[in-house]
Amino acid sequence: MALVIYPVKGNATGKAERMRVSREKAAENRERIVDTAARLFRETGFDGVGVDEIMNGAGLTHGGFYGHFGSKEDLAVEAVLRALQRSAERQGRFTDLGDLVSDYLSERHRADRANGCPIAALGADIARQGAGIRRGLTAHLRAYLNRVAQLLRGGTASSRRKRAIATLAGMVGALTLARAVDDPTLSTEILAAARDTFGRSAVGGS
Amino acid sequence: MALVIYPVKGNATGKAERMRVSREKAAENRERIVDTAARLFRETGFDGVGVDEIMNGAGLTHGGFYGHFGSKEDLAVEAVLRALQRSAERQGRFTDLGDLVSDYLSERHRADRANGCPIAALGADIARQGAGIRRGLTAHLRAYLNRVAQLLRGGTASSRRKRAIATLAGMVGALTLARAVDDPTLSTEILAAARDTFGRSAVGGS
DNA sequence: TGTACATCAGTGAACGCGCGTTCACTGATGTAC
DNA sequence: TGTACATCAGTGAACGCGCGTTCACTGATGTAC
Repeated sequence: MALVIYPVKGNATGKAERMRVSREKAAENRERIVDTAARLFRETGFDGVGVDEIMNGAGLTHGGFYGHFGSKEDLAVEAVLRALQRSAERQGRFTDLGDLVSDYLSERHRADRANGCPIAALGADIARQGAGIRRGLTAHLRAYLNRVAQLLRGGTASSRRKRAIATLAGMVGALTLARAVDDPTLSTEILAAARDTFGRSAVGGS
Repeated sequence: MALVIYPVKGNATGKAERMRVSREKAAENRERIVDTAARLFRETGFDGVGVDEIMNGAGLTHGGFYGHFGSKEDLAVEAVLRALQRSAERQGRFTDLGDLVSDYLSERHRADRANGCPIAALGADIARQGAGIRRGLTAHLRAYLNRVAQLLRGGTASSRRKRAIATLAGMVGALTLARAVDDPTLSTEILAAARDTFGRSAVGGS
């Protein structure tokens, strides 16, 4: 319904009105479903959005869902992996730790849960999810830690790794707190303090 | 049913079997419902547990729920506030920042979501909840920040506040990551690195 | 290249279960005398 | 202190809605010739 501007031709029995798109289109539709789910899940959580809403968001109707996925849970796995990948792509563009941290702890990111870091958006939920999601997240996190360790300066490799962990934890925690808090002033203060602390290579500089 | 060891006397129509406890007992029951909900919500999320399960966990049946609370949402507010309070009580016992951080980032805490920090257990969910929960969390967080700032040594008051924010963010983030990750070794490494980094007053020491 | 038929992506109705919520009922507690 | 009655905490059945999933059907796409 969402994409149809003029009433499509119906029939007397109210049966299906538009169907059998090309394989190419079908593949595009599948991608769109995953992208839509990746956004909606981050926005309202796994239980906060239904198959119907996801399909509508992708410009389709709910009935076609099981032609693409075995279950909502299966889609959730793909959607989180997709979100992690997009998140990694964005962060991969930065060559300076301060820039990366500033972007992560920006007010834009705080406001845009739907397109932001899935760990901060779904964090506690992910820990309760099935093996597929957690495995993917673990792999992503390892890569992420390596990347942050690369951007850190000074100290031994083991010190850089430790600081990379602390930095990442600080980023995820600060964004979570900034979003949970009621008061915009406090929220902004949290972001600023964390940017300042974790944006330098100085964290836990031992 | 849970608390009845021997079959209680029933009647031919299968109607209610045990009822009208004293007011004192009723007040105790209400407390028990809140405590049970506080545990179960942290364990499986707001949507992961039903009114029925909560009431059974408190040794009652679901029908009596609405004599105590207006809705499941109302209970959620009370349960989170209760969890925040218990969490604050536990942390209030520490007079040394390192001890507080070590306790928060312990493997015990990682395993025991049900009785642990509600921010780490429900973090992202809380940001999506109603005003009541978020207001309570904000007040709790302010108090918590003051407490951590007190335990920090050195620097100006403004520096201590900034470090308190970074420390808290690091704690919440590290626990969230340690729980989300699939690999026990990595999880333990995260906890250890964060303990080491945030357990000293050195974080972002500027 | 054109034609006949098979395939199958998508539709919309329907199913069924879980869960939040309501309700009639019970009988011990609490109260009035 | 004892008795009669009212109150009301808790019970278990039932309601109703939302949502994940299934299914018969459609007709354009894809394929065989």
